[in-house]
Amino acid sequence: MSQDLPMTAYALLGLLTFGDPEVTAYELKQRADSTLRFYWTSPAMSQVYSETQRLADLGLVTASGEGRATRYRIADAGRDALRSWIEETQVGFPVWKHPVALRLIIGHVSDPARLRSMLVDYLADLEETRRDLQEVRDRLVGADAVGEPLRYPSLVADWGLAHFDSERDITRDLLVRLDEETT
Amino acid sequence: MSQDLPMTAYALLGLLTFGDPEVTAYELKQRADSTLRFYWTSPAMSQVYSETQRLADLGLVTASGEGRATRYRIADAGRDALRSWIEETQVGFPVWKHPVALRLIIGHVSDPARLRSMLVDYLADLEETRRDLQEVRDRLVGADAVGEPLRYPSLVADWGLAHFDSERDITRDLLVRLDEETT
DNA sequence: ACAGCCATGTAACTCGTTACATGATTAC
DNA sequence: GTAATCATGTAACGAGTTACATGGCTGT
Repeated sequence: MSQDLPMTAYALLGLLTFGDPEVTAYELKQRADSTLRFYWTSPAMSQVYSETQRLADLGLVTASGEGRATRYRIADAGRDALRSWIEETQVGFPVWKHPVALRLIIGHVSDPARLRSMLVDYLADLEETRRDLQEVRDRLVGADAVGEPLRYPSLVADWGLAHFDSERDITRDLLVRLDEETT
Repeated sequence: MSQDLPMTAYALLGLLTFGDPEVTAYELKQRADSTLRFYWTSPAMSQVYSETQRLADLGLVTASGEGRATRYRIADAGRDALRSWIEETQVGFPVWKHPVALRLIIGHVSDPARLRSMLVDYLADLEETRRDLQEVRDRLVGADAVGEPLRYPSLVADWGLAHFDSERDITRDLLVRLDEETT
């Protein structure tokens, strides 16, 4: 039962459990961009194509080739695979790749002005991304009552918003400390 | 000048600018495990071997094969590459892969008890990782005065600690909300 | 009709991993 | 002296990317 698929495969299966049950790879990529990207990497378009094909080969989704594009729908076997993935596999600790922190660590080979502008830019990016997520979250309002499937995306969106807020606070604080030190 | 290397290469170059200037691949991996892993992925041992070799081929580090193992030291060209990487390349937004959030999003295909225990486990992992980072940070005390190279790792460690604290708070809050809903 | 974008794929390639092979060092 | 661990690599593989090719759709 525990077919060992890449995480992205499960992520895509998960996306297929929401909303219109029959979607093209393109639409699936859009779903990934609007939600998945905040907690995972949104897969490249090409990977969505190849991964959906694999899922179809394994019988975890059914492919129907009516129009020009293939449309996918999650199969019962897919739901089973998803459930057992959630319940049986080990969860693991979050990994992040933080290019700002990575550069700041070796701040001594750079100069304070560069570090400062890097953090300022990061603050702007943070704000923008937070706005995007807020929009996503706003669109869930009304469909996210307790018991609804979208309840959970809504909870996770709140999580993400809080995370971005915290990250903003920390970064601001860091800027203050840097400024104090260089004067 | 802007040789396009994988991020990991720059990360390793960065690690070579601290402490004992001449290290083996093994020791470099240890440095990565103790600091890098909190803000980036710590590369696999094998990748450290291959990446250091590439850096040597490019002349960014010098390899000296005295003992059994090859020892590496950052070269002037390496410092230049590192500097120009920090100052010229685009920084990009942090990416994280959050297996807990990913599973929670599709909470509707699981059951509340499983979700709950997943979050509880996550809290424990968070605490442990935070402890590890605190240890690393403690070891910096004394060598992290303003102006010292280790000043920046110290700042970034504080950043990480604050991040873990925030993540803990959010997760606790999430647990409360989940419990409220299921009763 | 044609310029530009939307959409569907395929191919080549790289990063980074796990698995494997092997040699040195230490503990008992 | 032998088991366990530390250390140094190599090889095979896989996930995920960018680049490429192509077809349909839309506005003017």
